[in-house]
Amino acid sequence: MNDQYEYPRPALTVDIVVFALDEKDLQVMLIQRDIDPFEGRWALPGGFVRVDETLENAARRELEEETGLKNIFLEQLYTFSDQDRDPRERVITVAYFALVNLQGHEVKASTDARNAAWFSISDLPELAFDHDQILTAALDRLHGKVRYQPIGFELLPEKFPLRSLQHLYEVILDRELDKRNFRKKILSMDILVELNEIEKDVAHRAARLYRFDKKKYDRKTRKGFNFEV
Amino acid sequence: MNDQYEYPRPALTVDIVVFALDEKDLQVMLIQRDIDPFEGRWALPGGFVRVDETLENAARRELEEETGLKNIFLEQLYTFSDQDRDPRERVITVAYFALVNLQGHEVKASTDARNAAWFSISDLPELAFDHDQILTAALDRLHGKVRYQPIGFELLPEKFPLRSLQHLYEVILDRELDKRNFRKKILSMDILVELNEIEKDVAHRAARLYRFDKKKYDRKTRKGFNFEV
DNA sequence: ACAAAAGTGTTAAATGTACACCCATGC
DNA sequence: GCATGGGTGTACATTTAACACTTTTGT
Repeated sequence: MNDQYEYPRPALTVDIVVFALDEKDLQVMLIQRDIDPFEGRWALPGGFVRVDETLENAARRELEEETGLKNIFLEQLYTFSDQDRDPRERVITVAYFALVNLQGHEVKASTDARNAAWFSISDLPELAFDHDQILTAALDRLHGKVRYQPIGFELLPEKFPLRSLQHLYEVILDRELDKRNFRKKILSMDILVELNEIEKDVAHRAARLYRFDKKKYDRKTRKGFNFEV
Repeated sequence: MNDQYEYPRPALTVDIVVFALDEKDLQVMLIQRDIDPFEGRWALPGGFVRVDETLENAARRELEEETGLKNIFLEQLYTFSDQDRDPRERVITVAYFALVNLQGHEVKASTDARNAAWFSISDLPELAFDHDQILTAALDRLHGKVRYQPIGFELLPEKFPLRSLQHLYEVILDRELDKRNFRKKILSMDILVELNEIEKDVAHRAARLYRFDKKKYDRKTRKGFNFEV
């Protein structure tokens, strides 16, 4: 191994792709840059990693500073290292992928004179740096993972009707699912708790609410159970 | 985003987990360290990233310098950033995961007065740094991916009997597979080419050889085909 | 002729898929 | 009473799982 002092070091940042779900569509959180390069352009939340924090801590710190979001589902996505991805100098970025439920987390409208806002996946502005590439990688990960890991629940409030869960998969997988088959499959997994509560303020018969039982899921997983939608 | 010059930068390395398969077991390539820290201890091949190369290039360069391996299957695994993973100073490492077939790639026995050698997964020495953790992550990735992506072929020579392919899955998934069902399933995918060649120098009936047809696989994948063992 | 591994089909069980109507509620 | 979505079962097709013997070849 070569001695580390021989070489200049690339700069290191984190960027976070935060997804949420509204009635229609997948949403991504973007912030508007207030400094060069790409001043005024929309970008993923993120920033430079300090020498005394882990990458995950850096991601959580930047997210909270820039958007107010905290205590959310976060996992590492990929590290991007193209030579010219930042016009200033060599910057390597570790991208994270986050899921949040819109109801539970209010986003501060503006921080540090910078705007943070949700954008629908199907109506995005042009992004700064290579952030479109990072976003694409995050979408691929979401598509690939949502069917085999119970991460979809992170996009819903704690209590939800089965209809919302089905809608979530329909939006993310971009195909319609059969209502009866979907319910049969999900309920037969035996990882949801049926609550004695129903939806409120709907203009029709109110649906029963369910909760994801993480403990039960973990127990079953240890015994060989595999989640699959 | 904060200005990057405010903060000292962590050092950045790459480490590579190279897997191969022999008749019995999965193997990993390790090198014996010739400098402190952990002098004499076995470690994953890797080293510091230069400011003018991508991470993947750094990984390929280090691999070739330290083990002689080149042109092999390589994909990014995960970036490790625990504060105390290197006793000298803050070092963040981007781990890569590689697959190679033993027959096709001779490893130079020793480079830079350093030993490189294959170790069986079930008989590993104590490793330097947090390399056992990185190795575990690589094994998890291999387990998780081998069933859904045709990466197993990277561990075999170009031409192989079905028996070898089955053996590969049995070793990696750590369970026995039914010979008839396995053949039926693999052949029904229609991604192998049956060659007019048979094994040589075996002390029993020689098996027919097959080749993975990547082009056909890619074509089928674009049309919605999903590989699964 | 024997040892060793190659190669091959059928059946039963489990899972997935397609499909339509009545029910409860709010307005 | 009507509009809206909630909730439910069955039949058929497909996929998976279990299982044993004959063939080929080298020694």
